[in-house]
Amino acid sequence: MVKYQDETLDRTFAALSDPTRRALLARLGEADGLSVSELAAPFPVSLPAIMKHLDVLADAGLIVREKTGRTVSCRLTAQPMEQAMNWLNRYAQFWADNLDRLAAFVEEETWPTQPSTPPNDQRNAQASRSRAGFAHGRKKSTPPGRKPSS
Amino acid sequence: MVKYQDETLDRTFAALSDPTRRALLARLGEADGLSVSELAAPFPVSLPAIMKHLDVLADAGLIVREKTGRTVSCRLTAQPMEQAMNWLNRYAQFWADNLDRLAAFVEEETWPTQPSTPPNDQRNAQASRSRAGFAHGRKKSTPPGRKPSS
DNA sequence: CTTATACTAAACCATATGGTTAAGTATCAG
DNA sequence: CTGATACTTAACCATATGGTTTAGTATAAG
Repeated sequence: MVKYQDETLDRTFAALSDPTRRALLARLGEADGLSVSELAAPFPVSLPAIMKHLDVLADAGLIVREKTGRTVSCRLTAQPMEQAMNWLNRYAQFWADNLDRLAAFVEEETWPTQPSTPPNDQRNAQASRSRAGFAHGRKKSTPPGRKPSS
Repeated sequence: MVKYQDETLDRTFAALSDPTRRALLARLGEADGLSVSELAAPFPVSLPAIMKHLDVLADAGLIVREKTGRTVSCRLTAQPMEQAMNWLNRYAQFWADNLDRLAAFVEEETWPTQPSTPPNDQRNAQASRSRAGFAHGRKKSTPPGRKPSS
């Protein structure tokens, strides 16, 4: 029961450790539901390579793919991220001692660059909408409509 | 300039993708400055294996090692985590649309289990001190005095 | 000096990762 | 039916990862 979560965390972090995969997620963040080939277009690697990355992302539960006709569209999912977040959050506490700079850092907007750089696609510095907080003003106002988890 | 950060992010996430390494960080979180052998003790793998893990962690900048006599003590560092946090935070925004459950989740305390499970050490369900938030009420004002459980 | 302790280094191994090219399969267009 | 499009599978390759055992080196203790 705990083991499963652990493995999910493994796969989540592992999936995030590749820049191409982070870039894929980034693209989906900008435009969810892109097809595999649309998704692959900006990258300098072969389609099969992208396919494998998508496999990894799907395996980690970070995306889902659904086929419609001959095209497959990919959408983001977030459950695994919660766990990753939680893990990091937990350690933020430990480290807050030595550097409460961390809290400030995240609280502010200190993003010198974009989160990921699609290998060729160099049109950057656009998505930095900053506002790093994700748990700021809004509380748990809207009860999660899906997957009550509690 | 961006590239370096990117690679740091790679290494950070990659380092976090292994349960043994997360457990090592967890132990350092509980008791910073442990020696290599103290650190290795609870694990069922050989010392050299742990050494390699420590290499990875050090390489990712998550820990530093300093030798005193014949013992080497390891301490946590956090800069890389900031980036990882930032990255995740960034995507929390994207996803907040579909599920602002995420925000609630992190805001609340929803930690069913501890973040990492040292392979042998199976005493679970204890560390859930909850309070997942690290960017709550406090701005960059109050320097958190260890585990700001307020 | 000798020995135990604490760590490091080296050589090796199995499997995973990230990529390739080439050859499918399935659907849509003409 | 024919062919293009969209994706998938297969086979292969180089390198990385996570582990092992064995053999060091350096410092502390006896």
